[in-house]
Parts: sequence; C-alpha cells; structure tokens
Amino acid sequence: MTHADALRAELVRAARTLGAPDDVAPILERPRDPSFGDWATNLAMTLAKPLGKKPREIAEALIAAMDTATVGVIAAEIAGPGFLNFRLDPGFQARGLLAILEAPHAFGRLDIGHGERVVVEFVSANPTGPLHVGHGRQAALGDAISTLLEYTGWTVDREFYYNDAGAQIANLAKSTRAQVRALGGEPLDIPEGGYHGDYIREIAERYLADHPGDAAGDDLAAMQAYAVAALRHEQDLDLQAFGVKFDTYYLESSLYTDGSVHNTVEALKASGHTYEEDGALFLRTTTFGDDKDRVMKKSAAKGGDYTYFVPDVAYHVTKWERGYRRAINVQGADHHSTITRVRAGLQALNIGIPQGYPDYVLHQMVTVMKGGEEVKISKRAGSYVTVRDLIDEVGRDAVRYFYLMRKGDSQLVFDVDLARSQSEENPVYYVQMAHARMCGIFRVGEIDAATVTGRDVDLSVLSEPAEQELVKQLLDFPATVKGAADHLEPHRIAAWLLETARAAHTWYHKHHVLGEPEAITRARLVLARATQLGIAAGLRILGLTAPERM
RNA sequence: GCGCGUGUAGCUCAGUUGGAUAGAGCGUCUGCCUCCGGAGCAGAAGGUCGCAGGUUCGAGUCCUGCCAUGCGCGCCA
Repeated sequence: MTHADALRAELVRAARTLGAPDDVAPILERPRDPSFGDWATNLAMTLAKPLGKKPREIAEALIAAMDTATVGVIAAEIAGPGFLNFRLDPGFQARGLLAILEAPHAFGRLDIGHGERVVVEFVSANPTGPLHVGHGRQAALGDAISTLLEYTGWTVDREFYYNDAGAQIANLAKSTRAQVRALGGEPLDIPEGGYHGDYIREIAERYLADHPGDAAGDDLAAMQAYAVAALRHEQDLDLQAFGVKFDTYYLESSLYTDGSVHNTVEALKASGHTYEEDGALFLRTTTFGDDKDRVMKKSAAKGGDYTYFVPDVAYHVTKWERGYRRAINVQGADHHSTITRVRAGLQALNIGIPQGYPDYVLHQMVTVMKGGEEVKISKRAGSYVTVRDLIDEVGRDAVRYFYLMRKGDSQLVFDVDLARSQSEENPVYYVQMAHARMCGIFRVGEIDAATVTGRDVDLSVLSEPAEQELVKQLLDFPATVKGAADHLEPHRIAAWLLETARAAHTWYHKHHVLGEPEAITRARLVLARATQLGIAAGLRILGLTAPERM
C-alpha cells in the first residue's frame, strides 16, 4: 500500500464517522502549486450535499476525526471553498522509495487482470508491401499496450492477423506476374488496383532466379505464394528491427481451409439475421446499430465471393472460442467502419459474446513530412516511408518514443528531417541520460547498486526541495501505470518519464551524492537507486532500452 | 450529407475523468562549463483553451449549436 492509499483509507474512515455514504471514494490530487502541500482533496465539497453542511465545516470535522500521525500527515489545512491540503513528513514520504529497492520489478505492478487472458491484435498488415510509418505507430502502440496489460496482471498474447486471402492478394499475384513477364521482354502491364512499388520487381527477379522453369510467368499460384512469403519475411525483418515480437500469427486463409468461414455463415443464416436480395446474401447489421445492412456473399454476377467482413467475424469468433474473454484491436482510424460490422456479426451469432467485444484502440493517421513536404503514402503508387527507414535514420528507441509520446487519437505528423536532425536533442535521450547518470554515480563511487537496500538509512535528510520533488514524482509511478493501463494510453508513461527525468536532472545538478557527509550520501544513494530503477521500469514498459552509459 | 476523431503558447503536444494562478519540449532571449558526464542547468518572454450559448459553488474538461480540419461512408480490404 502506498502512502497515498493509506491517506485515502484514513479519509474514508474519518468521513464515515461523519455519516458519509458507504461508497465514499475520495480523490487525491497533487496540488498544482506545491506550496499548498503534498496532497489535496475536494472530499469536503463533494460531501456538502449528502451531509447538508457547508464544505468548510465538513473539512474541519474531517481533520478533527482523522488520525493524521499514522498516515504521515504533519499539516492539514483548509483552503478556498473547502479544499483539504495535506503536507506529509518528508522522511515518511521518502520511505515509500524502499518499495522500489526491495522489489524493482514489482514496482507499480498491479493485479487488475488476475491472470486472465487477453489477446492484443496489432499491425496486421496485408502481406502486400513493407511496413510503413502507420504500421510503425501500431507496432509501438500495440506492444506498449500489451506490456502495460502484463504489468497490471493480465496474461497477454500479441497477435498478428495476416490477410493472406482475398482480392488484395490476387492483385499482388497479378502485379508480380506483370513484373515477371516484363523481365521477359513484354511491356509492363500492371493490372487495375495492382501494386507499383519497386519491391515487386525485386521479388519478380528473385522468383525467376528460383523458378527457371517458369520464365514465361504462367504459374500464378506459385508467384502468389512466392510474393507472400517474401513480403512476410520482409515484414518479419521490419518487426525484428523494431524489437516487436508476436506470440501468434493468425492466417486469414486458414479460416477458409478449416471451415470457420463456412460455419460462421451457416450460423448467421440459422440466426435469422440474414436475407437475400439481388442474388446477394445480406446480414441485417442495422439491427445492431449499423447504418445499413452489409453484404456477406456477393451475387453470382459479381463473383459470388464472401466480402471481407465475413472472415473478419469468423476470425473474432475464434478469439472468443480460443478463450479470450477480452480482446483488444489496435487499428488505424481508417478501419473505423469495421467496428460496428464485426460487433454486429458477433452479436447476431448470439453465442454469449458481450456487446463491446472486441475493444478497439484506434489511432489517427500518420503523415510523413520530408523535405518540408508531405509524402503521400500509397503502396500501390509505390511511395512510402518504411518503418525500417525511420529506424535506420533515428534509431529504434527514438522511433518508439516518438510514436508513443502522444495520444493515439490525434494525428501524428512525423517529420523525418526533424526527427533526424533532432537526434541529439531528442526527448528520449534526455530520459535515457537521466538513467545513465544515476548509473554513473554508482560507477564512479564504485558501489554495487544492488547492495543499496535503504534499510537502516535515515531518509528524513532528503529535505531539499529538489529531492522531495523527485521522491514525489517517483512515487506517482504506480498511479500513472494504473491510469495508462485503464485507458490503454501508453503516452502517459512517456510523459511521466519526461517529468521524472527532468526532476532527476535538476536534483543531480544541484546536489552531489558522493563525497557528502555519510548520512547524506547514504540517503541520496537510495534516491539515486530508486530513480534508476523507476526510469528503467518506465522505459521497459514502452519497449525502450535503459542504457547504463551513453 | 451522415458517422468517428481533432482544434490549448510561434511549432509539436500534455492536461490525473469537473477543481485553486492552464503546463512541457522545441524555437526565441538572458545568464551559467576546474564539478558523480554540459547529450546539461537557472531564468525570461510568449494564451480570448476554435466561436457562441447552457449546466453549477467551479468548465480546457460535461451538454447544445455553429466554424475549421483528418479519416470513413463499395457486392474494395
């Protein structure tokens, strides 16, 4: 239990003696102005109505009813309309750091998930080209969300869904054939909706080298398999460079071969939510909130294929059947329209899947600026910036941090030139430097950091404002983790890291650890160690390294 | 037109679910290097939180209507 939890519990106890409702849940906040104290609550104001008294009167009664000493409060004041401001004993507060030293890997961990399984699906790029910057945002976001969930007690599987069936793959195959035949001397004739990137020609060249018997480009199935394999391999290399690992790769094609698509269609028909019109099979998605009903199976005149959302529904049924009671899909906002349809399909099956299944985390588009101009991303036109381009130019850690330092639901402008030119002023270096500096203290002092336990150390000497600021910042980590996990917003961790790094640099610059009187050095080593471990924990959640020197 | 987002400092963005005098980075300006690493530090300037109403003790945050902007709206995926 953190000291904030203890204070909150004491507030609840005191409030109940005044007749507050049983479900009273005081909110503790850091006052904007540190001179107000360490914690503030508006509890007295929220109790004004139920208790029928003035906020300030309630505040006074609360203070009187509290056993302040046991929760480290040395001063309690009433301010403004009825805020309660608490000042904590610095030594009491600093002892909260011991939790970090004792169990570094447990710091900030929570057990919200109780070990339940959750599947996080992200990237899920069609194997029709390299991963571009939009996929990069998903990779960073999905991986960090997964780690956050693991940190808060869930058993997480990271899943990549391969759309290796359907029209786009057919286009890929035909585009490859066009390049193969062009290499044989025919005019290049890329089909309507085909892919124009140079990488297709490279694949065609390798195909010819590996398949001397098909110089004419007649074996479309072989070319399709070859191109898909080649692009999957490329994507794997991209992900490897980015340090993202998946637990499962789910192939759309398997949904056809194992009968899932067929079974899903039959189950939907049996549910009574389908109908035929103009020779096509429709699902009545409007029953479940959609704008209009959607075609499941095209009419014979249009080829008689299933539309994309049928395998999508079948796929999500497998998530449920594979035992995931929680599923999170990280996708670009351009896939927004699929949400209603997939959920409608799952509801129509009426097999006990809850309405909000699966969860979606949508991120807005990434636009790329290069040379002061926006680069239009189009795989088919062959112009894009790949994830690997970015990693090569600014480094894996910087790319990850850039993607994660902002909320997913606002548009991200990735200025490649800026990212590159800023590489020395990049916030990620600022954060990592703070970690390296703490390591440096132990290196120079020739102290094994792991031996710093904080036991028998008087932490009340950490009385400088910069020290107390850093202590408070570090102790906010668990609440930050909880907020980030609850809202699936890793950028809160990035913001915490930046603020912690700032507090650490300020402290480091103002005060020395080594060469001070022994009592001070011992206490400051505890703070340095806690800072080192805290920043490392935050970096780990975001998938960044915590270098010991830079 | 409809749906989902976004609009906060010159630029890029935070803002702890409705709290006190709205914050940070970059950029600009002024000072700091014999130091556990200056990849840094201290400070300054910079705001009609898109606009207008509403809800209440209290609104950047919630509601309504406008304006601007991104994405989606196919028997494409």
